[in-house]
Amino acid sequence: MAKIQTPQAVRGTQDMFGETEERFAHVVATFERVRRLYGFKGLQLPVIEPTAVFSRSLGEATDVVSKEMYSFEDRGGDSITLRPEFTAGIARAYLTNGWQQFAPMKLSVHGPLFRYERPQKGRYRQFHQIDAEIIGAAEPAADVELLVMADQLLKELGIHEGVTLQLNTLGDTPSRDAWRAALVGYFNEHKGMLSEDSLSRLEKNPLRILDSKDPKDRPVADAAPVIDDYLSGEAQDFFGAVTAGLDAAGVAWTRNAALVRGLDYYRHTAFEFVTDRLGAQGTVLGGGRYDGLIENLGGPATPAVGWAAGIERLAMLLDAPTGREMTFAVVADAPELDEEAQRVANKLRREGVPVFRSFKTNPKRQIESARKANVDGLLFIRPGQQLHITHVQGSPYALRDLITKALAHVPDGYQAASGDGE
RNA sequence: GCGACCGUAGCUCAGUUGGUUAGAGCGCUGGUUUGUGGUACCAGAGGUCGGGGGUUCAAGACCCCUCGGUCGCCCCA
Repeated sequence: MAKIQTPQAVRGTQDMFGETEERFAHVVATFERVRRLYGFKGLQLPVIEPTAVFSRSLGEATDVVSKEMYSFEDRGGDSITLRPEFTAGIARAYLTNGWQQFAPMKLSVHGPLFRYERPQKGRYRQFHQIDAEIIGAAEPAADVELLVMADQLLKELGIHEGVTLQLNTLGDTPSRDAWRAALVGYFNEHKGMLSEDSLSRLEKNPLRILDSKDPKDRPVADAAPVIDDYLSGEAQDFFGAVTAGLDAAGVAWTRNAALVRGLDYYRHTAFEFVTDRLGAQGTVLGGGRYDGLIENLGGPATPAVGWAAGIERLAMLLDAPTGREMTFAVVADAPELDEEAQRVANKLRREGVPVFRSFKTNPKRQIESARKANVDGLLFIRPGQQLHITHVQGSPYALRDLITKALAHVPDGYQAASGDGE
């Protein structure tokens, strides 16, 4: 018989367990709590969408669409894509379900996204995001609310230290187009001073040259035309209202005139919460206004704003591993007491008390596995319906509370013997 | 798509300038021992050294390819 080759996990995917999983779950739980505080409704969406959902909204020329999507033909011959981001799918759902009737709508989602990229720190092929969107609100107050919520989320996660909000405006469509034309003209005049990467960006996404990391590009990029000179009156007013709202809410921000977003659909507000603690991945949460997107999907002109944050990135920034629930094990002090111990354990669990039980029958082995399971205390079942409590680790005070609560639920007839372990 | 470093038992790693039957700790299994209980000790299982090809009398160690991992570029959350 040939040896069976164990299949490997797909590149760029993760099997999360232990502390990694706890951190991940903590981020999601915190997001779920905070988004409710702001009245954002939950949403569950398909992981697969027609390819057109993304190619039309993100822009054919973007890296995401042109070379990073997991697209395939299904058995019926339709082109299907594993979602590389949330916004486009949300916009599609908004249109196909006729949610215009609920506008303005505040929505939140979280789940896996897929992008075929080279894995590295904070970047995976299957990664996860939390996402919040407001669809159908053209007012700057919507942008402000999203940013205030993001700010509170980061604070509640305890990672706002060292994370700064960078803010910019891309202007309305006429402003953006005029600025873009000026940039292209300017960069073409200085082609000779640009890096190779930036020359190709000039063709595909000239705005990107502005935040190039290549030192060669910096002098040219730093002297490039600035959006402020091309902003219409309305665009200026809009941006002013957003910054005023943030100031009123006490959210710290800094202007970064070179901040542009990677996807084509953004207008007006663009923002990123950035950190230097994630290696090459500086952005922890990013988003902006995308008033043109829904039209690109064949819908009516609909204003919208939103942001997304990488759960893995947030999880890596959490400092202390999240606390765990205190627990103890019920141990049979002799093999023949095992059934008795099981009865007590089951009673406690039905009353909502978390209890560890070993699968072994040997008392010594039971203690060993209980310690391995990281319990805080041991509750021994002894002949004559006697109970004995031993403290293993953690706060003895908290353990006493836990045991007291547990004893209130123990089957009738049991007596606790004195003894506090060590 | 490009670049750098890395890939030895379940885990963390040793393995001298290529040379006899590939090692340790932890973990796992079994046993002995132990103060009402995180002990110590003994034994055992477990590796075709990521995979394939090549150089050599001889390769885990050298070369090539390939697959993974890590980090960076690009891009992005």
